[in-house]
Amino acid sequence: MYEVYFENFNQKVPLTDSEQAQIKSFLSVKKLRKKQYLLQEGDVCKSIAFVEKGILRAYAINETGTEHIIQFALEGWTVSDLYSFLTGEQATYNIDALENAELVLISKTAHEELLQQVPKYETYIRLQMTNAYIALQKRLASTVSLSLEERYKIFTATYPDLIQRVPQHMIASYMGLTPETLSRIRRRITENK
Amino acid sequence: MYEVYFENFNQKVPLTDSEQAQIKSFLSVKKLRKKQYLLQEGDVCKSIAFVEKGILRAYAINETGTEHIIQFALEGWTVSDLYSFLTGEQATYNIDALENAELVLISKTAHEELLQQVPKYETYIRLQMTNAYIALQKRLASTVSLSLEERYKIFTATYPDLIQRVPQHMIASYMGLTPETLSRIRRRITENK
DNA sequence: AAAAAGCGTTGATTTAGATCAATGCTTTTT
DNA sequence: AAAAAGCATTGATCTAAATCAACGCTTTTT
Repeated sequence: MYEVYFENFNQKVPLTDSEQAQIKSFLSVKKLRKKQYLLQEGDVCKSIAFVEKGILRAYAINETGTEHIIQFALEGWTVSDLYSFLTGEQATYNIDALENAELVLISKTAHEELLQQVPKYETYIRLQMTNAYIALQKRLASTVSLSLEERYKIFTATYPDLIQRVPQHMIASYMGLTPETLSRIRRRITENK
Repeated sequence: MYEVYFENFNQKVPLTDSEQAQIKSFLSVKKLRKKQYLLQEGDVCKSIAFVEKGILRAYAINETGTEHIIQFALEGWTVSDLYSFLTGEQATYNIDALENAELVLISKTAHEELLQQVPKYETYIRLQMTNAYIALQKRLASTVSLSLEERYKIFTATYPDLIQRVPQHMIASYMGLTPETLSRIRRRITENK
């Protein structure tokens, strides 16, 4: 149940068996069926979810009722409304499952206890946050300075799994485009080569 | 010279005098004149800069030669090409001073030593990365789901200092707009109230 | 097994923002 | 003190992407 989580953890910060057992005692697991919510806008985000299996997505809904996908999370990734999790404010987005999923959950109290008690947990979180920040920064930089063709090419190269497993109109939403526009971009790409 | 840095640090993680002295021994200061570079595309980013005074900006230049501002950093903020800093790869953007600036620099070795030797430094970095990630996520969410009017209003409310101290066409660049468009948005806002 | 919903594509039209161009004003350079 | 560069604004035009609409195809629901 915790295989992917600890594989990921050990890769970033190697753990002894006893440390691993200690950390495990703070975690719980959850299964989510396709289309089920992990979090709904307005709720307080009670835990960070690590994806063992499946795909989740975080999305916001604007005034006009349009969904905008903020983030995908597949195996080995983490998802939450971090701001809500840390502050206790209401979440501003929704998180649900695009495939049946298995999650490792870290509750707020577990997170805080682990930070206190297990120095390597803090290191793990630091590295995770750093990577997440860098990834987001790259995404932002590509949004602002590349053509749509380029952005889509980079996206497919970076996340080939998502292209396989997520419907195209959700990729469009993630990129801030309409499905029609993405369809046309794909055509332009295939035609020019 | 280190007042703002330690004020910021203590606010996140309170330090004893001796811890503070220990940390200080790893830091250095640097003054930068307006328009001087801290980092140029292609260089390796050798240090993280904490802004004591002044404003810096990070920006990328695309194929067609257009500048795109990725980030501003004013007093209390930190700036670097983090990816380059951590991996030793060439930087993909430029950082320069918009006003004469005073910086606290943390070199790569200093950073690594501090992470090893001073647990509170790791906590500080963890919190800093977390905040940076959340801020970036909010920025991205607002890009994707709000109107330009809304985004500009939020920007002015969030960073009133920047509006005062940074030319408008740079704000436009940061928002991914042309100066003309931002000018028209501002007019629309003032007319409708 | 039939009906409904979801998905990707294509075409026609509209529109928001970019681009091109010019002007007045302020700041910097010489 | 004069010249040049930088800046914000406005107007006219162009264009890339959104919107509106329709169609076949597949998957899900009933």
